[in-house]
Amino acid sequence: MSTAEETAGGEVEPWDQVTPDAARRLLIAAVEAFAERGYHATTTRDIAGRAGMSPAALYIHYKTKEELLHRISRIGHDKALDILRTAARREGSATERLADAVSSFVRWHAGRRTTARVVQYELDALGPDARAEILALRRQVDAEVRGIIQEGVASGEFDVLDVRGTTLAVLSLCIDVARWFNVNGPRTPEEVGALYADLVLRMVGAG
Amino acid sequence: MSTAEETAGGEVEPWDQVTPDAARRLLIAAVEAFAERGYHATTTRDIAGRAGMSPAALYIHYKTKEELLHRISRIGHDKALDILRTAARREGSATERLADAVSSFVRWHAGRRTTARVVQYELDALGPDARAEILALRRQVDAEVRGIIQEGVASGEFDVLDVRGTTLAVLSLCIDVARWFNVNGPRTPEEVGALYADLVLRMVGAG
DNA sequence: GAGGAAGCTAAGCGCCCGCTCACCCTCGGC
DNA sequence: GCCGAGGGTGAGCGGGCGCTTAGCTTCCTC
Repeated sequence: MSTAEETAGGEVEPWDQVTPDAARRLLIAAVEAFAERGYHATTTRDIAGRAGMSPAALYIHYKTKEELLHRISRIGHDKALDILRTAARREGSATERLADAVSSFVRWHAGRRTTARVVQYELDALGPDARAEILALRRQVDAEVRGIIQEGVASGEFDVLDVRGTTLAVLSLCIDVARWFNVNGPRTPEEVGALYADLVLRMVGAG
Repeated sequence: MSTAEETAGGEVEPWDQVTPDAARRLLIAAVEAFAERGYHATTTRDIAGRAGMSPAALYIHYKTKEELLHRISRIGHDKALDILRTAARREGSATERLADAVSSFVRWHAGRRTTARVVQYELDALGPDARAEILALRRQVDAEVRGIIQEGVASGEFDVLDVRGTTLAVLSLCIDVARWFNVNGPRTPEEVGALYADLVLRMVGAG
């Protein structure tokens, strides 16, 4: 529920806010396991094992396996929203802010691929209440990007017919990076971020 | 293994090629279940139940649950490749062919969303051999789109710096439609296809 | 109308799942 | 030096999983 952000940058591991130490280790183990195999294919024994603990230890810190996913999803969405808000609210033209938003959002999806994969693709495994909470955050994510595009259209920087549809496409493009990005592949997160920022500016008819 | 295509159009339900009738009903039931809940969260009892049969009936037609996914994935990828090939090999400029490829590929991902979702997002659940077979098809899909973009660059229609990266982004954009498209949402598959064709032409600097 | 393949079911096997419980350390406070 | 709280374990429960098996029906063939 806390949205506190200690530093202005974005390079803090978001798991640092989780205490005690054992709970954090379990959470990180769960992120890795969920990202590799998917939520349903991951066993609580696997998560506990990765954290160097017995299966029962998990239930001291979390009520259920689903609570782990919920916590991960919440922290990840908070971080994603924070990245976009930072880009949207800096000074500069809509063009600059959209490029910044896309490149930093993409860098996060590529560089923190394991986390992003869980956050973006395991939503369906959450129960109704948790899913509703996360979906509200996603609407804020959408609004943030739509805001920049709308301002660019208003200022005449952008040429966009369907603002909602284009927003959807831009976010979709960024999010899908978590599906295909390969850490051992030929591109760095920075390179993909720069490429995507250029592609998105073309999509909105900037420059 | 057969790649025969009876009609020139693209409106045949691809499951029609599956016989006998009971095997097809099971396959369709599996597609629906996998799309709704994911492969690992789907039980063989659920699949059989949707097809109106007992759990054991599944194993008369398929050796394992994984074989069902393999068959679905194979048929789906054959269909996707067929759609792109048809667009790539028609007559017309690179601009026309790319727009055609994107709009028909997107229409399929939106209109046959259940199938596309399984095909695109449950790949990890396949064993090594089946996955390798499907990945080979995906490389062909990539090559088909890359070919059109390359021809557009050669003819001077397109202005693209990174052909491979742009190809990846175009395909990623289309594929992700299967994740977010909502049948009860405000857009028809045709509308999304048209919007996306326009966005992709902008991405490659056409027109 | 006997024989046999094909298609299906009821019952259930063996396994592993999420999760619990009884118990055991470790360590700060008095 | 005893106590209680917090963090941990080994063993295991109840249940649902993927899959198998024995046996039944249907229907085609001659």
